[in-house]
Amino acid sequence: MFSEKGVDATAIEDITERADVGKGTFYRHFGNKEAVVVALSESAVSRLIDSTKPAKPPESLEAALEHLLNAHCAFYKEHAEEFLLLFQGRLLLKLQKEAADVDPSFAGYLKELGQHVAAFAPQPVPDAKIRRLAAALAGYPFLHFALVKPSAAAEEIETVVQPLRRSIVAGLVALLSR
Amino acid sequence: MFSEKGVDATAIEDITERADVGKGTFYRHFGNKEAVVVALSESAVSRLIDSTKPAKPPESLEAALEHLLNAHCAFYKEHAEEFLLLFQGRLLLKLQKEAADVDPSFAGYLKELGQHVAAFAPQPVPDAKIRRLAAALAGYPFLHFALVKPSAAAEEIETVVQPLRRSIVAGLVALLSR
DNA sequence: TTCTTTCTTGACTTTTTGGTCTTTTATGAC
DNA sequence: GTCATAAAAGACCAAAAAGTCAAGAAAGAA
Repeated sequence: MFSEKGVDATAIEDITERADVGKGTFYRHFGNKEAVVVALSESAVSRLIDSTKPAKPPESLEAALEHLLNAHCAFYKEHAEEFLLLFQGRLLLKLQKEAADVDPSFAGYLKELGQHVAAFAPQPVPDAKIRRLAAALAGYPFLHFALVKPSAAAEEIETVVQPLRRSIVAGLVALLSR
Repeated sequence: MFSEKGVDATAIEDITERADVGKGTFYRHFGNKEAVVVALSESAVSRLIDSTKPAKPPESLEAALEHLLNAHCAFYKEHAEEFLLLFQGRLLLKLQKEAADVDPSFAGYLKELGQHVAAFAPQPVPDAKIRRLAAALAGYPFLHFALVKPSAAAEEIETVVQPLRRSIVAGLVALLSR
């Protein structure tokens, strides 16, 4: 319902009606609507983090970044609504600004991203750069699926998307090693 | 206020208080909150459209697309909050799906985009492709400003962003002339 | 200045929503 | 089968938000 009509526009009664439970039951599980959002976000973030875990450790920063981009794209493909719920609204803007007030579940995600690239960075990567990496990872799937249909043939996808991904990786490498 | 705390979280009284007018005055101008959103969107869309008008007609589809990308990026840079208000939430998702229910002010924007590329297309471009062009234009600024700070030197921006823009243009050309 | 018309105000009513609490129903131990 | 404990339900209350309207202020014409 959150991705259908938005979090704020969804009333608790909407939720309990669709879930076919009484209101009391809802409040037995969640203190308020925000708690539901947090639970959903945590679940989505944890699955997103899981899906970024590489099968074998990457050889280079480029490989690590490419893997991250692909993982986010795959997650978007499978769970577009949840992805949007996460990165929706002002979060993308916040990520680019200095805003330090990202919610806790997201802080864990940023930390995880930091670990993906830490091995290849000469010195610890500052938080601001990790946030911009996150913004790029959030923005990439939109571009990706604007250029190629999810249903397109694998080869066609690669020919169109490879240059795009390469240029983003190159930009991120420049950002992270600057 | 909408971009500060979100549309739904903003009460009419919040608006009238900050505008320092009575509630009755508000309802003399707008039927409800949604009408304000529509008015703001229309204003933003019309300015965005204006800013996409090229000084001289482009020579090629590539040039036209590059111009559009740059214009959207510039608009985002100047009016990030409004840009986000427009493309926020589920619109990006809608653009990629078959969803035909975009609001009227946005329909005008899509039509305008169609005219930018019409001259270079062999046959009329289907709406679905225009929508994907719009999704790419909406997504691009996020990538752009993730890779380079708005305050960065012009040369640095170009070296990082040019490959990115090129690959997007190439992808869009493939999409539109397929 | 005075009268008419239009605009503005904010107290008031209504509607919606969040959150509570008692009653009822299910579960499981003995 | 009975009792104790936990869970579910939804009527209920309270707060907040939307929306109305009669009284007063401002503007303009004569």
